[in-house]
Amino acid sequence: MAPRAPRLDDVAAQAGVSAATVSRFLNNPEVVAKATAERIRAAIAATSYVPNMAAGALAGSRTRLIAALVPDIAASIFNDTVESMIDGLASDGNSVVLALTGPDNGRLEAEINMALARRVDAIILTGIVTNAEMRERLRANPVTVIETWGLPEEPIDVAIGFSHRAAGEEMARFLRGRGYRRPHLVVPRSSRSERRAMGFTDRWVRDGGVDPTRLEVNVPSHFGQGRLSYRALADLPERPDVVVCGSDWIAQGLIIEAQAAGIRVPDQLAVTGFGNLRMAGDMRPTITSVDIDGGRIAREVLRVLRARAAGETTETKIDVGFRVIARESA
Amino acid sequence: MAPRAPRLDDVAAQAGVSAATVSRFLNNPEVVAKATAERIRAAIAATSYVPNMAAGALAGSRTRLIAALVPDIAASIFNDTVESMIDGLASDGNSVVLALTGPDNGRLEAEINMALARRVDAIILTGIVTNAEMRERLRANPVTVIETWGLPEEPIDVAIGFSHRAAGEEMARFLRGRGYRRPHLVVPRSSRSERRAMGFTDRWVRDGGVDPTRLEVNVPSHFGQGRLSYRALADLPERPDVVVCGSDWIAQGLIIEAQAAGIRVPDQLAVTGFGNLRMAGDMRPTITSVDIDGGRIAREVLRVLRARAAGETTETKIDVGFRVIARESA
DNA sequence: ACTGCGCTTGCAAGCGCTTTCATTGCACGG
DNA sequence: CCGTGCAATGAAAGCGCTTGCAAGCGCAGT
Repeated sequence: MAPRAPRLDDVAAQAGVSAATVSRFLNNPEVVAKATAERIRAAIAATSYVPNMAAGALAGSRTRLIAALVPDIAASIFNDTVESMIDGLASDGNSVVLALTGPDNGRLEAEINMALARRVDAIILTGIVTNAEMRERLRANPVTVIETWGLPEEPIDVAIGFSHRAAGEEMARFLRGRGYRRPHLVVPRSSRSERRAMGFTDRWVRDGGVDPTRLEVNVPSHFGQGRLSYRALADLPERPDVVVCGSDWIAQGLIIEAQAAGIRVPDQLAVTGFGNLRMAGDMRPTITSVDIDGGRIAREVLRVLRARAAGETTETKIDVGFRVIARESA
Repeated sequence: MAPRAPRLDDVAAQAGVSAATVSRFLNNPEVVAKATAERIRAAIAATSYVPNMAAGALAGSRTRLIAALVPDIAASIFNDTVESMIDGLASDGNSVVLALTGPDNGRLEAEINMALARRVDAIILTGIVTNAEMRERLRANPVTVIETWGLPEEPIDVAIGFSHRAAGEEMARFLRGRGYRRPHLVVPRSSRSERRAMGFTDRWVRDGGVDPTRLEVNVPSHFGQGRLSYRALADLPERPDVVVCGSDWIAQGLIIEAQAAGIRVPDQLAVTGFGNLRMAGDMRPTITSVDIDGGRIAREVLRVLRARAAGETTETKIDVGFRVIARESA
C-alpha cells in the first residue's frame, strides 16, 4: 500500500547512475558532470525524493544539527541573537535544536548530554558553564562549543561575548559623570547580572561613591517586577536618585509605576536599563540602556562555525563589547 | 590518539552481554533482567558511553526530533507556548528543532522540507498552511502534523487552536456592550489578525455599528508601532473612542503615547490588546485583552504526541477557546 | 521425566546514506 | 600511435544502532 519512500537508489536507477553519484550531486553539485546533474535533477523531481538526513548523519558523521542552549525564550534578551543565529544557520543548511536550560541552568547538564547524544556539530551555550567536570567533558569532545554572552578566562573552545563586569563599571562611570549620587540596583538573580552589579559597585565605591543599595529579583525578569521594584523603594532609608535596572523590562515597569505615582522621570528619579531592547528607544521617556549587539554575536557565531566547517581555526575569544546608550531616562 | 568514542559494543563487552541487550536496556529498561541491568549500568558509567542517536534514528526509524515552525521568536505571542512545548517534549526525551518561517511564512516550505528530510517524528505548525499542494504533501507523509493557533475546516492531521474570527466577534460584542461607538482597528499584517479584524467588523456592523476605521501595521508587531498608531489617529476624519489593537505590545505603546499627549485612558480613549501577555495585567492602566491559553495549547500538543507515540488515535480538532479579559483600559 | 510456557538473551540482517579506492574514458603532448 | 593525466563515475565497505526471530533456561503441570 504505502509505497515506501524513495531512496537514493531509486533516484539513481531512474537517472541511470549509481547512488554514489547522486549523493555527490546532493552534497557537491559541482563535481558531477553537467549532463549527469541534469538527469539527476529530473530523477529527483520525478520520484519526489526527499533525502534522509538521519542516514546521512550516520554515514557522514556530520549531522548539520546545532544545539542552542538558552535559559528561556519567553521574553529573553537573547531572543534576537537566537533568532539571527537560527536564520543564518538555516541558510547554511543546518537546523537548530533549541534546548531550554531553565533558571540557574538547572537542566544544563541534561541538555548538554542530549546534544552530545545527538552528535550535533556544535553546541552554543548562553553564558558560561561553571561546572568544571562538564567543561572537561566538553573539551574532551570533538564537538565545537561556543560560549556566548560571557568571556571566561579559558574558554572551553570558543567564547563570544563581553565583560559583564566592565559593563557594570562603565555604567557607574557614566552615572557618576551625570552627577548622580545615590544609585540603587535592581539585580536579577543570574550570574551575569550579578557580575555587572559587582562591577558597578566596585567602580562606584572606588570613585568615592556611597555603597549602592540593591534589590534582587527573580529571573526571567519582566515588566511587573519593575513596578514592584518601584514600590520597594519606599522601604529604603533614603530615596535613591537613580535606579540601575538589570533589564529594560524592569526599567520600563519601574518608570510606569513611578509616573503613575506622580514622579517625574528623570527629574525626580532617573532610571537605566540593560539590553537596549527596541522598546527602550520607543518608551516615554526613552530609556538609557546598555546596548549589546546581539546581531554581532550571531554573526560571529556563524563566522566561527563556517570557519570550523571549512577546517580552519579561529580566535578563541571574541569580545563584542557593549555601549552605554544615553537617553532621556537618566 | 583520540581513542574513538565508545559504542554499544564496548559497553556490551564490558558488561558481558550482547549489544542487543544493551540497546534494550537503553530503550526499555524493564525488559532486561535486574542483575543484567545493573551490570550494564555499571559498564555505561565505566566507559562513559554516550548513545549515538543518529544511528538510533536510522535503525529505529524514530528520530525523537520534533520540528516547531514559528514565524519568529523575537517578541512573539507564541513564545510561551513554544517554551512550554519544548519543556514538555524534552522531558519525554525528544528534542525540538526550532525553525523560523518569517513574516508571511516566506520560508515555510523550505523549512517543512527540511523537517521532512530530517525525518522528524512530528511537525508543529503555527497557524495554518494555506498552500494546497503543501497540505497534500504533508498528508501523504507518515509524519504527525499539528497545526496550532488556528482551526482549519479540514486539518492536515490534527489542529489545536481557536477561531480568530470568533475572537474578533466577541471583542465587538464586548465593546458594544460597554457603550463604545467608534472603534478603530490596528491590524498586523498576518492572516490571523486579519481574520479577527473581519470577525470584529462583521459583528460590529451587523449589530448596527458604523464601519470601523483601520490601520495596518507590519509584523512582528511591537511597542513602537503602538506609538505611531496613536499619532496616526490624528489623520482620521473623526476621533475613535476605542482602539482595538492586534497585540498587547501595540496597545501598550499606544497607551503610553496617548498619556504622553495628555490623553486619559480609558476616559478619553479606550484601548484593547490581544494575547493577554503578562505585561497587560501589569500596565497602568491594566490592558483589556483577549487571553489565549498558550499553556493549554502546549499541553494538548503533548497529549496528542504521546497518544501517537503510543499508537493511539486522537481527535483531529481541538478548540482551546479564548476569553476577553476586561481590565481598566476599555 | 517430559512438555510447554514465559522470560531473557543473542544472532544477524538491515536502516539509507557517505566515502575511499579503483576504474573508465577521453583529451592531449610527444 | 601511445603514454599521461585528469575528470567523472561505480563498487563496496562501513557508520552504530534496532529489532524480528529463535534459542536457552528454569519452572509448573501432568
